[in-house]
This record gives sequence, C-alpha cells and structure tokens, in this order.
Amino acid sequence: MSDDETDWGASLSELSAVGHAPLIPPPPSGLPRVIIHIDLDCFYAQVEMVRQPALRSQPMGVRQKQMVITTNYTARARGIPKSGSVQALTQAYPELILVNGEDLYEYRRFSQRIFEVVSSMTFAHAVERLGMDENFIDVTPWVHAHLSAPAEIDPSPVQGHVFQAASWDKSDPVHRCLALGSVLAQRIRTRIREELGLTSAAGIAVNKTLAKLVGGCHKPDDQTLLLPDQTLALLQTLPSPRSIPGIGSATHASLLELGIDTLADLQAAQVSNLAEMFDRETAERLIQLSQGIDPSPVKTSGRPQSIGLEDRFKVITTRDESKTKLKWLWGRLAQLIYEDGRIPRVIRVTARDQIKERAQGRRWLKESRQTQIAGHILTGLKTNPDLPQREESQVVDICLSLLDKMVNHSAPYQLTLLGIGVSDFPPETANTIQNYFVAGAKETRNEKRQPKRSHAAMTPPNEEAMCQPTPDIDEAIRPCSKKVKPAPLAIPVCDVSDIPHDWDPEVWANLPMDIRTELLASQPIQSRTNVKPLNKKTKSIASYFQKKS
DNA sequence: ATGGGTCCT
DNA sequence: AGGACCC
Repeated sequence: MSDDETDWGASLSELSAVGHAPLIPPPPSGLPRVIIHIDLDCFYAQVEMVRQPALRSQPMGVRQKQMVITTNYTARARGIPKSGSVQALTQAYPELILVNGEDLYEYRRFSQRIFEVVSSMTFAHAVERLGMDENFIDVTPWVHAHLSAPAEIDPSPVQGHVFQAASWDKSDPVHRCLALGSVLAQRIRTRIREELGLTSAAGIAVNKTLAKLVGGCHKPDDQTLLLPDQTLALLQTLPSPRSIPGIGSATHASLLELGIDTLADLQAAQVSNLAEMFDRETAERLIQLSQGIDPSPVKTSGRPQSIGLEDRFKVITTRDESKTKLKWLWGRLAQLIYEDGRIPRVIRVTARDQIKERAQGRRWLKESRQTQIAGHILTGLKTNPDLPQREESQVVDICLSLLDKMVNHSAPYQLTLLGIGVSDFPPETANTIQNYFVAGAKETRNEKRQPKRSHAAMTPPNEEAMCQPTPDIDEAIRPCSKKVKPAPLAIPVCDVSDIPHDWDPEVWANLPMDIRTELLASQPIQSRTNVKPLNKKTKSIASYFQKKS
C-alpha cells in the first residue's frame, strides 16, 4: 500500500466518473477497466529496416524535406538524437544514413497490418488507432470474464515490468486484472514481431492516459504495467503539464498565464481557478487528467473519415504552377481513394500563402476551401485508380476554383503548401443487419486492392526518386512470419481461433461494440475455461448472428 | 519541422 | 473554416 493518504487511486474515482461518459458500460463489480496502449518503436525507421534489412546494423534516420523525423536505435546508441534538421544531424554525424520518408504509402500499409493483427487478437474488443503507430485496446470484457476462472488455470503471471513493483499484491483483484492485461499485451507484441518484424512498447493501466504514459517507461521492445495506487508516483515523474496527452501547446500556454506551471499546481487547482480561461467541462477534464483520471472511452476506429495529401515546397507564384502541383497531388490521391473503395462527396483544397502570413503577422496560416463534388465525377474510382481524362480535368478544375477563393491571382502571393483532401464518405450499408444475410453482400465491402502503379512512378518531378528497390511487403516479412501457431498459453487469450465455429468473424467485426461486448461476456468460452456464461439472456441475441448451416 | 490524421467550435 | 489535439 502507498503511504500517501490522499486517494489518488484512479480506478475508484473513475467508477463514479464514468457514469456520464455515454459509451462506457459501467464496469461490473467495482473492477477497473483494463486498457493496453501499444506504440511501435521508431515506426518509420523500423519499416525502412524491414524493407531494407542491411540498414539494421547502420545508424539510420528517416527524412521528410529538411527534417529528420526519427532515427533508429542503432543511431540513438551512438548518441544521435531522435530527430533534428538534416543539416545539423548530417554535419554532426556524417555516418548517419538517411532514407526519404515523404511517401507514406508503405507506412500506411504496415500501420493497417498492425491494426489487423491487434484486432484479430483482441476479438470483439474496441481498438482505437492514434496516428499510424499507436493503438489503444480496451480488454476489460475479456479480463473480467477470465478473472473468475479457477485459480489453478489462472496463475496470473505479470508480463514485463511493473511500475514501482513493490506494492504488487497478487491477491488483489484489481492487480490481477491488470496482470491479465499484461499477458495479453505481451502476446500482441510477440505477434506483431512475428508477423511484421516490428518491435513495440506497451503500457497497461486503468485508462488511456495512464496506459500511454506508463508505456513510455521501458522502451524499446518492452512493456510496463501501472497499478492504480502508483498513479501519483508515475505523474510525479512528468516534467510538466504539457507531458500529459491532451494538454497541448495552446492549453499549456493558457495554464502558464494562470500561473499554473507544474503538474502539482494543476492537481491542486479548483475549477474556479481555471474559470477565466476554460469552460467548466474543460477545466474539470484538465484537473482530472492531471490526477490520472481519464474516463474517455476507447473508441472503435473504423475506416478513415478523410483522406488527404499535402505537399510543401519552396514557392509557387502562378496559377499554372498550382495547376501542375494539384494535378500531381490528385493523381496520388485518386490512387488512395481507389484503394479505399469508397467514393467521397466532399473535396477540399488547402494552401499556405507566405505573403498573407506576413501581412497578418502570423507564423502559420493555413486556409482551406471545400465543396461538394457530384457523384458521377468520381465513380470511376470504384473500378480504376485513374479517372477518365474528362473527369480528371473536372476535378482539377474544381480544385483550382477552390484555390481561386483563397488567392487573388492579380495580387502577389507565395504559396508554400498545397493539399487536397476528400471526406464525407457515404455510410456503409453493409453494417445493417439485413445485409449480413444477403448472399454475396459482403464481397463488396472492405475490399483490399493492390496498387496498380509503383509509388516510384508517383514521385514528384522535381524531387529525388526513391532509388531503393522496394520488396513487396509480403516478401519483406516472410522471414519473420513462419505461420507457426504459438504454443498455447497457460492463460488462454482471446483470438480468432477462439470464435465458436458457427460464428462468422466478418459479421463480428462489424457489430456495434455494445453488442460485441455483451456477446463476448455471454460466450461460454468453450474449451478455454470452465467459466459459465455471465448473461444467459444474450444467448438469443447470439443466435441471430450465427452462420447459417 | 513533415505529412498525415481526429474531433470540436 | 479554422483550431485544438495526436503521431
């Protein structure tokens, strides 16, 4: 037990806090949620090393324009920083090898694969993506179901590190919940390494913020569990309120104006102290975050809400140059839309104008204009990554007219960025219950399309081509994916193989979370444990989703 | 920084 | 449409 008399215990405080968080089913029986955060180690650098294994032993970094955005651990072992300007780093470390990472295509593919591996192993649980290389998983239903397993088949070993392990109590049900989470986290990380050749770090805790924070304690390629009673101890290691995810630069600046400099200041603050700068809800949330209380649910990440591309460049001063750049951007974006398979209804153009920035005395002034786009123009992308000439020039003209709303071509301007994005995809009707029972209906959704063009062909005219040959991802990972089924664990984990044979995985993947959770809890967990169904009422629901025999 | 994304106002 | 946040 902690000597601290203050009740910072996140789990208990949260049980009441979640009451008004709409999407969280109240945790049963006073037990906490169990959240895993998985974070790939220097993701871009690892992907480049998988694509080009000779880089593994070299100090290497990934570059976008004039910035090195990440370096591998070989480089960091030599004292090379995680990031910096190309200029500074190549001068100080001539041995550093740089790979161009401006084309995100391969990263996107690896990111999707990671999400698939995680989702397949945490069947029926919510998985939320954060950027390309982080995922939150709410494994509460599985953990709670297994907590009641007989002790002899549930040794509850902790995997990885425990933050401040001294207060570990193996008989504490809360601790056992988290230990089960650590076993799952370990298995997920192992599988990501086996399937994709990538190492990762994980944090296990009672909410997203704490899982993410504690996951940073042992990197790379390791994991850390946070016990709720060590929440304050973890938070005390943070240098500033800015270190808390969700407190960004703007919020931090406001806090400083209020004289709140340290995390302790924020922890001790009252809502009334923050009232000048924040509304009540925000003030409450900030104070709670500072205390390690975070009721925000793990959301199920579906398909993207938007797809966009941006390119920065020295300067563009004419409509003609803009047209060329927009054409090029559209060509690449069309490929991505084609691979996605959905047809968007809104298109947006983004621009930065240096002259306007200076005129307004602002460091950053990104403008955008968007418009609906008639369905018939883009429908060609359903079957082909290239639009017919006519439609393609229509799209480019639409983009140019959007740009015209932002720049006055009869006055001087200096564009340093252009982007195109699409959004407002039609809802996917495949999710309606009726569609599950229509033969062949699912063949039209979630199609995985292969690129028709090499991405080398999509390198901008002025930029250096990507010179390295790029093995296909499946080729690249083959050495690591032996397809050997891992030895069964003492504690069974939730896996696709655990789906009852008469349940359709695809149906499951598309069920709303509350239904999935209910069904998971109701599942007899056949051949896994002797746990009895928790809720017999849902058995009739389950029967609706069984495959027809 | 860069090249993406998310959600909220 | 912009701004906050995240990576």
